[in-house]
Amino acid sequence: MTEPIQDLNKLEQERLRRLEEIKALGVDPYGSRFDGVQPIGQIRAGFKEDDQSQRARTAGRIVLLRDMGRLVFITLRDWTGSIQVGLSKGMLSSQWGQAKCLEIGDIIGVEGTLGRTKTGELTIWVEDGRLTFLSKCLAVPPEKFHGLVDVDQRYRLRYVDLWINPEVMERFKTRSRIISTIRAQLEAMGFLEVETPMMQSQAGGAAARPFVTHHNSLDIDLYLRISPELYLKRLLVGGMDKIFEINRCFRNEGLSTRHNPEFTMLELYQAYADYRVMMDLTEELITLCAQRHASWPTIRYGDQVLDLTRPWRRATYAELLEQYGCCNMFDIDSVRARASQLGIEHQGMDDQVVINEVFEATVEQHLVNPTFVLDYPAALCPLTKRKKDRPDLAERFELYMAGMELANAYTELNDPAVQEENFKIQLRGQAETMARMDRDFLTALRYGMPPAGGLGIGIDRLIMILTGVTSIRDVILFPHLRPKGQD
RNA sequence: GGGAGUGUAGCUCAGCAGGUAGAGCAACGGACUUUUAAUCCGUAGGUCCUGGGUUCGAAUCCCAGCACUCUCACCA
Repeated sequence: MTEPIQDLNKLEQERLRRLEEIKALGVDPYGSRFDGVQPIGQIRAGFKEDDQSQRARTAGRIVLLRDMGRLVFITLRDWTGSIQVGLSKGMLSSQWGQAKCLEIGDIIGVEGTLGRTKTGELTIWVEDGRLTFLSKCLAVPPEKFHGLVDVDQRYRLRYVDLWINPEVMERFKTRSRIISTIRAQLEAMGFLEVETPMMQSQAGGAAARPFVTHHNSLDIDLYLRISPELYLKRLLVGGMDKIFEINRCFRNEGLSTRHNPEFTMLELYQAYADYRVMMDLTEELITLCAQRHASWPTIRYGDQVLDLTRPWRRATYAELLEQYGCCNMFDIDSVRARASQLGIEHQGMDDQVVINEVFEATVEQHLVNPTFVLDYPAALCPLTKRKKDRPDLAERFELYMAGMELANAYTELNDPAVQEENFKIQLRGQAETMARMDRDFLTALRYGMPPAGGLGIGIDRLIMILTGVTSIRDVILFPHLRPKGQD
């Protein structure tokens, strides 16, 4: 939606007037190819104090401008840093008119000698003919000191947020680097990256409401995936022994500082492994990311301090329920009594669901330092292999950090008969179930799936912790927002 | 969906025992060749979120709505 021209306020009209001035000087305000751009961070790093002959050529956005009559100082910023640019009437004789047209927000290219001013500021002194307009900024930029503060505006105008607030740029660069590290590490370990369907005829592998879409020529509804799990397991059947996928999942649930309707998930599967192998792998992978891209071994997170020193705590579901929930998972009366105390409405709710309600209400918040919670009540885990000696427990762990669920892993269930039975069990008291009958998946299992360990890591949440932000919207470039200004 | 809070100039915010709006930055005009949130002098800029109500009079009080933030619930 383009802004109607008559709605332009005075400030925008001033900028439009400036655009005309630039054009009147015979200069294209929107520039063209500009070769030989040196990243500003690189210019700063490469500067030698005793060498007077250094030059620099770069491009970026004007974020500050100090006009002193016949001398103009500009702070130019690109995605690697900021540098001062000096424009003097004496040096820029033929381009001085252009120099006086510059405004905060404009994108320019400059070239000239590199030196320090008497106050010690590294400065590119632009030479005549070396000032290039690359793009005029017509919209009015935010205030230079406080910047863009309004949270809603920051998300809606993320492109402004990125250049106004350098820490935002830095955070998203860190996000990409963390994902690169994970990818490189998994590949070094022999994993192969694959892509499985985002549109599925059945949404399985997790317990969540899906988004529905429609395929016109087939005239069928399709679901945006809530998890890639059941397809990745089909690949295990096909003989792809170590695979991973880093991509989007979609869940049609409420929004919060920890939930975005589309989020990025790492899922990986390793044939012939189990959940203990996954536990070691998780600890190694996250430790590596923290060492390379965050402060390690301690991370400040909100008002908490997380200690990532290895080995991480490993405790069973039952132990934790006893320690923090003060009830015995194997004595359902004690659990229900606790549920009543906590004000949980548990009549007509299956035992396992009540246990989980109490767990979530009492245990999760205490799991600040990384903690592996293992051996879940089997009925809560229809896709997981049972413990050999304890069929009521499933070989599953979840990793918690900062009271937040970060990873989930199983020894994968590969017995088609048990899987079929599990798909039929519907627990009372659950809004959504993980157990949706999937005939096609059962067929795959009947061909034989190797025993395997499987792991899912919520990438957005991992990045929240590693970059120390408490809202998932701060690690997603364009978080979900209510559409605005549409008629 | 429940609770709490916020909505005033382009941006960041004041103003609220009811008397029809203020600062800083940005903008415009002027001065200034070493500033760096440049400085100095001057000018202009508002549907006080929207709609009702109370009142002689509402940015301010009341009601409803909209948007956003936090929080609880949902997301086992």
